[in-house]
Amino acid sequence: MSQLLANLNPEQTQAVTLPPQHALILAGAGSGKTRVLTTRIAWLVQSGQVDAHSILAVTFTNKAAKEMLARLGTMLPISPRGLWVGTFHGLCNRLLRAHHRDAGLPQLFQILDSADQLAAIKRLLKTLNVDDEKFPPRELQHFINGQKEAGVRPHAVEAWDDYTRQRVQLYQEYEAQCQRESVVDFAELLLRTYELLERNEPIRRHYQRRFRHILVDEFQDTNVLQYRWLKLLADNGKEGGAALFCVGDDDQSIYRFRGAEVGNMRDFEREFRVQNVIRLEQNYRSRSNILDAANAIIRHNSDRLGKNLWTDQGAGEPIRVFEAFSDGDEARWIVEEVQSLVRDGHSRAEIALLYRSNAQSRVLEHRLFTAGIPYRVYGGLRFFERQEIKHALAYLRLIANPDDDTAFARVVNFPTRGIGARSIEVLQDASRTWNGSLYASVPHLSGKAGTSLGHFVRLIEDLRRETEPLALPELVDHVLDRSGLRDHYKADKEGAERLENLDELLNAAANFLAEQGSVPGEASGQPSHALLADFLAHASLEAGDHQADQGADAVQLMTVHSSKGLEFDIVFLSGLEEGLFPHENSALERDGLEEERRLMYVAVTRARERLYVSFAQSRMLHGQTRYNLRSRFLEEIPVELTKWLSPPNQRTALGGATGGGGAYFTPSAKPAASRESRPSSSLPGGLRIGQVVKHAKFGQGVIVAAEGGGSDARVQVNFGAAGMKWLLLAVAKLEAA
DNA sequence: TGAGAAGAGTTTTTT
DNA sequence: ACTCTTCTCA
Repeated sequence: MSQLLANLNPEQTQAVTLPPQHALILAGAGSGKTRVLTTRIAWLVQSGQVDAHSILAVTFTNKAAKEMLARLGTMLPISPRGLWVGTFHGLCNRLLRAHHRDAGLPQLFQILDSADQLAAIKRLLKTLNVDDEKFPPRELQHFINGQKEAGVRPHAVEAWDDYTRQRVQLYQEYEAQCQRESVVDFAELLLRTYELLERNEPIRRHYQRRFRHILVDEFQDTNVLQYRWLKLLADNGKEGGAALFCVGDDDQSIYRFRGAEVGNMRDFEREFRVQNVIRLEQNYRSRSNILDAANAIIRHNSDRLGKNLWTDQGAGEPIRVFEAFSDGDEARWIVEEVQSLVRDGHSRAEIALLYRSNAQSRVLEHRLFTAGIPYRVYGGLRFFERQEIKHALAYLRLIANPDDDTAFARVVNFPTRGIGARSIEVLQDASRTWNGSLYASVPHLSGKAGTSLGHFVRLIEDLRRETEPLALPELVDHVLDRSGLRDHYKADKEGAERLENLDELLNAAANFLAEQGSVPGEASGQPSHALLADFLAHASLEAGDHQADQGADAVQLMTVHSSKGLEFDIVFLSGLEEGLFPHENSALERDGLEEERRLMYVAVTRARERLYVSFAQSRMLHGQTRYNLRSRFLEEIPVELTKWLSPPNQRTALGGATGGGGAYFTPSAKPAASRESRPSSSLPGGLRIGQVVKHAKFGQGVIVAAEGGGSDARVQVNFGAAGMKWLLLAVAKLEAA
């Protein structure tokens, strides 16, 4: 017991040992949040207060759930297997499988990932003959998910205009299609579970009594429905309900665009009359120069719950600032710096290159590649999202559930077996007429389409029969052969990597079997097709790692968003420019700038020892050279914490969008790197593209483009926060700044 | 059926 | 500029 609490600071200890009451832990970056969460669980169990099975711990990502289980494994004498630790979606999946009948689902329901969902929506629009120009599938997907995440079913949507009414109609049709096909999307997992608990009193009471403690990680990222879900399980905070222990950081709330509702923190505090609000402000990660910069930046936000990070580990090095001529120039400098760091003995894996948007990785990758430096880019396709894996999974899904039309449509003609678009249309008509799935409608067809489709149905039936006695990995192996997928990729001269991935799928199946098999009483002895359904759910819920070779010592490249939760000795933060970071689109959103600033806060607090920030005077974006002002966030870092690395003659005198910013040098030499892209002839008044100018009303800006001549001469100026403007030179009074 | 043209979209992302 | 999707035609 005392061992558990050793090395915790007073606030951490207080949080871990709170009585069974609701609590809100405001855990700053690097303050030991995961440690507090896991130690709290271990302490509750070890002090004999509750049974391990009475604890529910919820995370957002599988990674976080796994990490928590792993840590608990080392802290508790019991196996953490039986604990209810998982993601919102994983736990909902578990509940829905257990109570599938009460939830109105078949036991072997399938889970649609986002791509599957989009395909299902496209198919729906086609079936209903809806113009997908008027109802773009992506937009409709967003609408449907938005409603579900707010807990709103079609009948409850408030639709005041025709367009919305039509979308609601499609939402309803989509639900019907999912139900017909026995598939459930991500948002549905949560909503269906919520409704199950809400409507079924015995089940609700059962879980309300069972869970005495509910712990939530990254609480600032919960959406409306997830909070309602928690409230329901905790019996709305009533006497006798579970104690809700929520850990989060409002300053690191960066997912509003996908529905996260940081207001849940305030609501929780109010609605549950939370008496225990504990701030974890001591940071164990970064030097104080870095923390001071982060604190200074985030102070510009209003509406915070309030926190100030500190450390006793010393000031460390200044924050290094570099101004480049162009994006290419910036990348070249970063790579040179990385090379010299590696020469000095720093490990590449401890160096991270962060950027606001994925498009920025290109230049960096190019330079790294040329320099022969190993690197790893986060993001992009994950294992279970790859084309060949999706194809294989579609066959498996048809075995588990032939009514899965999404899977059917995906592989009915892959590998090609002479089933063209015409046959599919005929089949879709039949499925409407007979009100059945595509698979079930095949016997109603005659003629050529009926013959070829009949062959396909027979293939699936054969597969189901042949795989019945097989163990999971052998089952997958058999399907890969019999479906023709293996042969197809063998014949493809670029299919070698895809073949490897298919083999990797076999490994995944074997691993899954091994893991499930070791849980006593759960999967062992299950018929192979039931285990197959579990494996498919696993594939949807946990799409796998983004990239392999994690062991390699490689420089880490990722967006600021994906860097959340990670830390590195050395961090390069590039592209600190108005329009890029903060992103221009954020100006259109309510409180968009504050979210961008939180993103900046997340970026800065990733660094342990050294932080580099850089920006470029010009940057290639969407095929055009843009001239950006440097980011206001740079201005928000106190100058005394910084050290400028670019030579004075390379710098512009911009005061950023917010003006101010003192000790900078005047511009002189014009950038060499971006010279090609600008016209050599100068504009009237000695102005040039890329020139910094001042306007009486809009303030400082950069000339981005020019048009016309003489009295018609116009220039486009990027004023940063004030926007992009076309100005007639004869009218606007522009001064060189 | 597959290759090549044409067109659209291009902030951030987990489940 | 580049990528991904859809269309068109042999």
